[in-house]
Amino acid sequence: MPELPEVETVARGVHERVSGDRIVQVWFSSQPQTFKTPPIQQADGLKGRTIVAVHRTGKHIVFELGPSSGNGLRAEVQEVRRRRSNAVSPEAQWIVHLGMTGRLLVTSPNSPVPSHTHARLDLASGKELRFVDPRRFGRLEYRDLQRDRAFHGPGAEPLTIGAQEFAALFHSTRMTIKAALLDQSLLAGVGNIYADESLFQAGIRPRRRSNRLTFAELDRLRVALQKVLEKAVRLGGSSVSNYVDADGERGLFQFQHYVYQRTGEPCRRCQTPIRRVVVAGRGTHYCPQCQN
DNA sequence: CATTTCACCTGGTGGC
DNA sequence: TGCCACCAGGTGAAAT
Repeated sequence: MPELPEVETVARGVHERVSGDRIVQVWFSSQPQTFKTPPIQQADGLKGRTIVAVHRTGKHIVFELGPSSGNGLRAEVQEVRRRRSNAVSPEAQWIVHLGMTGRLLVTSPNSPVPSHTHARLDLASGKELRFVDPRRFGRLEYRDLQRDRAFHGPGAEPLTIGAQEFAALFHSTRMTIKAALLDQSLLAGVGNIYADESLFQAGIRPRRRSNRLTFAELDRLRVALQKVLEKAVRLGGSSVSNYVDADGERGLFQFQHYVYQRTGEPCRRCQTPIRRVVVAGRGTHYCPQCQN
C-alpha cells in the first residue's frame, strides 16, 4: 500500500530517471475515474514540457514542469541540457496519486505494456513513463500554474512537523487517534501500516480519542511516527502484496513490522498475541499488553 | 458542522 | 481442479 515511505521511494526513483527530460507524446486510457483533470486537457498541457523535478508531497507525487519548448531533436537536446543545469521556475504540475495499486514505471517503449496501463508518456530521451493501476484508486491531475494554485498537499508533512503543531492538530478532533492519523487533511502521508506501527511504538491504543491524549502521549506518537517513517524510507518502503518502486524492486520494511498483519502472532516485545480489530473501517493491529 | 460508513475496483486467498 | 465469497485499504461521497 503506497504510503509516505513508498511514495517517497517511487518519487526519488522517478526523479533520478526523468528529470531534465522532455515529454514529446502522451497517451491516456479511457477510464474516466483515473483522471481528476480531463485526459485531453492533461495531454494538451503535458506535451512539449520539460520535467524539471519530481518530488513527494504527502502521498502525492508531483512533477514540476517547465515551459513547453519548440520542436526538433537538436532543440530538444539543448533544452534538456539547459534545464538540467539551471533551476527553472515550474509553469505547470502533473500530480500522481498511486491509490492502492498504482505504479509509475520508467521503461523502454518496446517493453510489453502491462494490463491496466492508464498513461504512457514518451520522453525525448527515448524512455517511456507509464502509470499502471489495476484497481483504479489512483488519480492523475494537471495544474497550469498560470491559472491554478500550486499543489501543497491536503495536510501537514509528518516528517517535519513540530511538537506544538502536532499536538494542536490532534487536540482539535474527537475522532479516534487511528482515524485522525489516517485523515490526510490533518497529516498527509500516513496510511494503515504506519498508523498501526507508530501507535505500537508510542504505546497508545488505536481506539483512544485523539483529543483525550496528553501532550506527552502525542509527542511520543510524533517521535515514534517520524522514526518509523524515516526507517521505512531508508529501507525503500514496505512491500505488502505487490508494491514495487520505479526499478521494480521490493522494499524491505515489511520485515520490520511489529503489529501490522501479525494478528495472533506473539508481540516482539512481550509475546502477547497481536490483536486485530476494525477501527475507522480499517483492519487495525495492536498489542493489548504494550498499548494502553 | 463533525464524524462515520460505504462504494469504488481487481487480484489474491482460502474454503468446499 | 474449479468456483466463488471474501478481503485488502485510499479516498471522497453519502449518511448520520
